[in-house]
Amino acid sequence: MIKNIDLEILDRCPDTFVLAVNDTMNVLSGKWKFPIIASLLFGKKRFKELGRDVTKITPRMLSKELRDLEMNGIVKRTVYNTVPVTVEYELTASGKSFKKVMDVMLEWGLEHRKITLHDLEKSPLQTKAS
Amino acid sequence: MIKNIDLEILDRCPDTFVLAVNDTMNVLSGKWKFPIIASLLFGKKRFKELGRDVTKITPRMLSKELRDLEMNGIVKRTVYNTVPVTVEYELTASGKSFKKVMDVMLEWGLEHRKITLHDLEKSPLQTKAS
DNA sequence: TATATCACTATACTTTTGTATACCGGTATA
DNA sequence: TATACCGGTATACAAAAGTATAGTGATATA
Repeated sequence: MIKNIDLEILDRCPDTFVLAVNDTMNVLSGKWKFPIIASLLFGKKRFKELGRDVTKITPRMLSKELRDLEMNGIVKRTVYNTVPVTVEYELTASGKSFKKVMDVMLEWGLEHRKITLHDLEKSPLQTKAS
Repeated sequence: MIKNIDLEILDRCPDTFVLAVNDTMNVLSGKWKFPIIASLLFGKKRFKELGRDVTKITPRMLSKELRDLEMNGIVKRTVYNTVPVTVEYELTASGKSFKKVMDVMLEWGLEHRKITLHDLEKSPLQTKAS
């Protein structure tokens, strides 16, 4: 139960909290990190495999997002000494544990859709134009 | 344990899941929505109050983000018939329940910092330049 | 009379994020 | 010989997100 100490600590060291939340936001930021992590939850993948799995992503973005995730300690990149090289991406322990964040996001989203669409009974929620 | 039904359902209706997660992402997208919601968790606020609470935000962004949050059913806007007008913003039920998402984000972030900084024992995690 | 507050909006701009397209050297397959 | 795969990078551009600054009309305070 972190809940109970929340406010108590928040008064004393909000900086720690802000940094922690920023870390989480960095993992979620942008259009592609969520689907990439989701794909890697099914196991280690190679670059092109990810590219096929995460539909519509360009190699440029995939490369960049993987670099970000690696820098943030979410993904581990391993290069094998084959010819040509084999590169494998997999989630770190932290990356795997991020699933619990994704789970509540999904859970809340489903709940929210049910409640809100029923409540407002009108146009769909705001979405990005495709 | 959502875990067990996850994959089963994922195979059948992934669209629902994608939409739900998108909703959650919309609530988190951008620089300001998290702090705005966090502020509103302490109770209803007026426009300028929020502006003071959420440091460094410009009225333009505050206005825009509040409109987004309202459209997404997170915030309720009430105009009172005073002169000059009084406008109050408060979280909807969905908005309040969003706290559980924020809680795991915080929790995961703290955990991740502990593990990762200890693990890598090097430069800090990637952060935006100020 | 001058200044401040309320809840914003308008305009112009910069920065960040994402896309499109082509390309690299080396290897395996047809 | 031609093509495709591997794991990306280079360049140029478009779109989205965010900032800076000023201003609105009415009312209350000094």
